[in-house]
Amino acid sequence: MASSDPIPSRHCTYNRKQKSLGLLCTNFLSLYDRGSVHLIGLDDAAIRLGVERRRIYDIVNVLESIGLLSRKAKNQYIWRGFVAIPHTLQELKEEGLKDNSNFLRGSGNDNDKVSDDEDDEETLSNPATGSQSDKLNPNSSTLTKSLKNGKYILNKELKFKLCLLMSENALLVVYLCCWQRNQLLHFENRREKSLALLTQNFVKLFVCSNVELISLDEAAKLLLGDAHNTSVMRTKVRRLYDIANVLSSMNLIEKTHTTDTRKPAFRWLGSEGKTWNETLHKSNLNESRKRAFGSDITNISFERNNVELFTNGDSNPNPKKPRMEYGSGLGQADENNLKQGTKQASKNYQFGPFAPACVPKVGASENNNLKQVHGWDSLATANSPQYQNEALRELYSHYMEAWKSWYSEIAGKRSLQIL
DNA sequence: ACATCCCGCCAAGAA
DNA sequence: TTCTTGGCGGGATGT
Repeated sequence: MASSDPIPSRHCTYNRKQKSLGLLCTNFLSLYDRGSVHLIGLDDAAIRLGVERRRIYDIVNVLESIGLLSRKAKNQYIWRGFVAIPHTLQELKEEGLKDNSNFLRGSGNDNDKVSDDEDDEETLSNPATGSQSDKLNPNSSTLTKSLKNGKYILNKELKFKLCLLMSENALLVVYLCCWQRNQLLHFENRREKSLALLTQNFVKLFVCSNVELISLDEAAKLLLGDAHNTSVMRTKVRRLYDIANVLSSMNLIEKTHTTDTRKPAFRWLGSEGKTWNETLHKSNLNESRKRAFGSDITNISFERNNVELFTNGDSNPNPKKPRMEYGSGLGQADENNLKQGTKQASKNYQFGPFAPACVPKVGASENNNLKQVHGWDSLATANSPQYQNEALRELYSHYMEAWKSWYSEIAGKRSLQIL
């Protein structure tokens, strides 16, 4: 409620749903999903949809990352259409599985090189846990230093990052994160944090496993692996919402809740082998019919702070009309219909993480520095996270196996000091 | 009070 | 340098 708002809202109150990214995306799709459209100008889209260009970027980035669009030139995109999506999903799946397989095998490409020290420095210096973690775990730098000797891993194209965190029950939580080398090289790159990449990683969570339902929490942890840095997490979760809104407007996912805890969750609807694209196509058409279809598709009605009617543009009058209700009538998906064949777990550069293994508090163990693999093993087993989702449990165990084998090799070759 | 996510600032990158 | 792109997070709105 902007009390200083000079223009009273009157009956035309600001409605957030009318401005949502999901609705905007729906409108965008309706506008361009016609046989005749192949080239999309961002300015044109912004004008026709009645939004600022910044919002178009959000949508276009997500749509491009799943293959619906491809960038042609500055300001121009090519409409690939829904038919292109299955192909992209397949590619993402293969990519994800390949990465995962590399990770589990610990083998990289032949052209691997030892990464340069500078890169190592950057990669390993900050466990991305922030000062809070450092405070909680003053010994984290010890481990970081030890890992700096990890050429063994770097030779194999994979890098690992260990983040030591303290969990609320005073157990030491070890997050093992891995990234693909190429991604690590651009760790600070913008692309690394892009909405597009996050989208692809999010999609990979589903297509590379048989996960059908994943909670927002779980997705955030898997994709961002930084649950203890609330500030970073908050920002990233915002992005997850952005992505989810776009994907759900395409019926690729559905926003729902976990059955038991009622936590917000996403259900994957884009099952391969299903004619989801046709369904979605149909659904889009229906949606489109519900509202005025055509050039008056826009979701600008009222400003958020300055509530005012969007009267008309320069040469493109867009009289506002009441919009369809957003997000209404989400159907209940039949979970049984959504089964992916593979059991492979997903792994990717950006989300490295895996579920935490827990270790007893080290407060009193000043001299008890060398841990044995079996110790970690049993502790990890004893403290493994309680995922509701079977697929996630499976994914977790995959990574734990990889972690254990990696650790045992490392520990065998040199005495890796952990705390 | 917490969840959701719009909005626009402003920095990075491209032309 | 100007323009395009898009990361980011404040804070408004929804539940």
